[in-house]
Amino acid sequence: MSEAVITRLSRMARWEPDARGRMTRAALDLYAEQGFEQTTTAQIAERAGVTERTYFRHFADKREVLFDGGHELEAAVAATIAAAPDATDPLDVVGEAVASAVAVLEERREFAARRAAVVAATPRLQERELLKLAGLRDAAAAALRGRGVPEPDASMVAEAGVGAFRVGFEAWIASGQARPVADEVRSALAALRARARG
Amino acid sequence: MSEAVITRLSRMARWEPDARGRMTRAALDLYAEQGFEQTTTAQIAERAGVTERTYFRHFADKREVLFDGGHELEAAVAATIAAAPDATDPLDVVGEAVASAVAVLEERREFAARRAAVVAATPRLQERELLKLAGLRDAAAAALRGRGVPEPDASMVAEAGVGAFRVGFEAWIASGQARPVADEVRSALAALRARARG
DNA sequence: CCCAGTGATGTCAGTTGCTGACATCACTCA
DNA sequence: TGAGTGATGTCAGCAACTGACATCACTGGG
Repeated sequence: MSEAVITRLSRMARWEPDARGRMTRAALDLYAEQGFEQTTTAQIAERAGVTERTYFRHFADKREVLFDGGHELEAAVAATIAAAPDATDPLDVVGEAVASAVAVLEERREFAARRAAVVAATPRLQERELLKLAGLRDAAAAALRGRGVPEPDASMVAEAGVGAFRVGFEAWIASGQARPVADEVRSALAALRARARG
Repeated sequence: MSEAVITRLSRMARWEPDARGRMTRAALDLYAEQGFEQTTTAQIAERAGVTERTYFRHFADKREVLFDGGHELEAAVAATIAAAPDATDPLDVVGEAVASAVAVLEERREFAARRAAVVAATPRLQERELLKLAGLRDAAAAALRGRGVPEPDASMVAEAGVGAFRVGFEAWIASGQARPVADEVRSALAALRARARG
């Protein structure tokens, strides 16, 4: 290979736009094709046209590439909870905040479904997902306390809300996205309400 | 060092009883002393008087050493749920199963508290703990379905029960183990019940 | 009493995830 | 046009794991 070609290729690779997006797509594709454990970060970097070092500058570890933007979700839910009218039932506040947040996944149906399949097949990715959900749960609980809900009520209502998020999302995926996600979430929470009346 | 001494030492190290227990104590001590990330598996093995390879024969990874016996807990909860009298309220079934399971921690108060502190300070250990709780949740949901509870009710009731487990345990630790853990768990679940009545 | 079998351990080499230090490149703006 | 800035590349190195093979302690039958 001539030096000119090498120079040209390296220039393209260096500043091609959307390196993050390329890495995310490369990772999801590779994880789906050959499994998470069988994929190396070097492979992801190569397919995205960057070096391994660049990958680790964008993402903390091999898993984090599938969990970008989790912080925005958390902030959105907390803000929605905080902005709800006073005297609204806390369980409804959390339920609606979660339902509206999960609805944004509807715009990326295909991506969300592929990602969910990979996560479901990989314990180490489930761990990370659970940690993100725990962050969401803590943010929700803090927002509820900010509304005057005491403990342990705030924590338990937050647990229920995030639980509905998870159960509703899984039902949405399992059903081939038949009903809107938000409805699945509301159904899950309604079921708990009914059971809690015992 | 003479060859005789080497032989004697290696004999002691090789078959000294309770290698697992020694490794667990060594790991918890080191994690508490200098932090999880600053501790190497080689240090744990050395303090326990074994090689690193032996450590990895007993525990799948650096974290698993603090999560031994999680499977027994899971099985106990599932069995208790399955054995509950028919027609008992599902939320009560899960709540009591979890309350009785968590009570065994009372026998190891000190260990439980030290372990909880280390986990609370280490995101990577929290991930593993959340994965174990997810396993408990799934086992509880499956046991409920075995009792005829349909979805999404079974999953949501299981979420609530495991949520009460977590919230109750945290309250128990935070309060310096003032009240029995089981009572903390029951209080958490009662709070959710009250809030669900809206 | 000995010896083959079994299971736990030790040794060693190798891969992969991840990090720090430093150089290089494309683009910006004075 | 040249210094500054931010993203990238290069390289060396540590720590978490894993597979293959040797070795040791204990067991049971002969």
